[in-house]
Amino acid sequence: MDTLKIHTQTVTLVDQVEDKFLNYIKEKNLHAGDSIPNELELASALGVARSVLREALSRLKMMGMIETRTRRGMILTEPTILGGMKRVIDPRILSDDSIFDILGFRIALEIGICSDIFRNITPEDITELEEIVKIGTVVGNNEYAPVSEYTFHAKLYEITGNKTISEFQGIIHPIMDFVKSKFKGLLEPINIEMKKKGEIVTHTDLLNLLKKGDEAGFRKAIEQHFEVYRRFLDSRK
Amino acid sequence: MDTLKIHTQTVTLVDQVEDKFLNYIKEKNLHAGDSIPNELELASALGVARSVLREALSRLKMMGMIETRTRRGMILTEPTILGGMKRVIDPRILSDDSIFDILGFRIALEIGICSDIFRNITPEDITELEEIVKIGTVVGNNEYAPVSEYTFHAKLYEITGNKTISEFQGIIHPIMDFVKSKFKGLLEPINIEMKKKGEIVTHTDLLNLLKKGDEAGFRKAIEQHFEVYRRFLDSRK
DNA sequence: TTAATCTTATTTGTCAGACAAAATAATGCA
DNA sequence: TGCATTATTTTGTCTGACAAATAAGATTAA
Repeated sequence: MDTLKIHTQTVTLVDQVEDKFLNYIKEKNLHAGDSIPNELELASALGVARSVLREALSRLKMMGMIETRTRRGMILTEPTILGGMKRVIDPRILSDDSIFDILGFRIALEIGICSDIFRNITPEDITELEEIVKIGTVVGNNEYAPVSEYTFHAKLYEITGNKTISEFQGIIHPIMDFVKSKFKGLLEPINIEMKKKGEIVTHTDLLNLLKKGDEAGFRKAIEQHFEVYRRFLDSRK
Repeated sequence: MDTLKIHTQTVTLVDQVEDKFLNYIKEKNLHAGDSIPNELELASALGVARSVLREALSRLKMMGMIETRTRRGMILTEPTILGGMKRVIDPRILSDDSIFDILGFRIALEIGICSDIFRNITPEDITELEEIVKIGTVVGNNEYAPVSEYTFHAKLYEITGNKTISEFQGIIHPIMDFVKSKFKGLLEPINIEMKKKGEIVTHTDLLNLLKKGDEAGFRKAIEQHFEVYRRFLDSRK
């Protein structure tokens, strides 16, 4: 009956040390800026070799939780929540399913920030968006020049004032480009179809709604702006 | 003039190896399931000691990108996009600012998934939600018993059919609990005030709107459901 | 011939020790 | 006291070793 273990989850010493260390700082109530014992002390306190400890610490360094300087020892730093994500968010690494999930995630988030945008937007933001739209040339069916496409949406995220949301958009962006180019053949017919029916929502349309202060209209427009991806995602199920 | 470097961004060998390895699998177009050379080969190919290579690989193992079994070598696995996040999402590790960002992130996302919910919801989902609401006892001002609170919202995320979104909610949840308990003194007055004015939206209210198929009403209600946190976040700026 | 068992070889996981480089602390000198 | 030099500490990197697990091959039994 002990053949139930599915994944032979061999918990290595490194895994345990990583866990123990995280518990250690939680229990000791240590925060960013606090210094922690040097490697030799930590290793002997945990009863492991320095190499094992270093493998565990290496993980936390990747997450931006630890900063080291020679001789000055190690100090805790505020981890970047999305730091790990940055490494693996790459179309060449992820499966299509994951990519579609991320696409859906991003669309939902951008719809969800509408009320934040209207709560925080300033006249300066509007003029900045006007500049961005002015520069942005439409290069195809519902397709903007890449730079403008990115800056327009990045600006929307920025208006929320939420750094994590902004960072998320930055990390996710390559995925959007990838989907656009890889599935161009599938997206274009949808765009053309929508254009024929006059269903396309441009950045200019969005900006006008922002200027008018029409939150409900803006939200509907944003949803419509992503409608091509919605239909694409639905077609992939 | 070369004192401009702010962060003494000492790029260690481990950092470089991590980068090189990621580029390696991208260029070779390797995917989950593919096997990769053993440690000795990789180390010598990269011109570094095994310990350095292992520190880099350890990071990728944490992200779920690599799985190892003795003698069978290493194989690539589909990374869990949020795997790294899981480690650091802890109120005892993050600063208040980060926590508030995450709170805002979560609220935006839940508002954003409204259309996904209405697109995918089934009668079975409705009955399941009814069960959850039935079990959930209101324990205070706009406060549900923790289990019901969690399962109700988790179910909403699940309905989207987007695994990444669901996983995100699971990871974020401890933050919600933390905010509720740590800032109880600030949240309760807002809740009482809202209750007095009849502005509270309960899970039952949300469920009824779902049953009616009233998407616009549901979205408004969800926003209202989170209004207490909105006001709280605004008060912290 | 086939099945079960034993042996071998390979690969990861862990340990120990060493040295270089960098940066701080301590010391000596003007 | 202020500056230059030296010593010391700590991380970063390398080398080499062995244990444990297990796949593959060899051997034996039915």
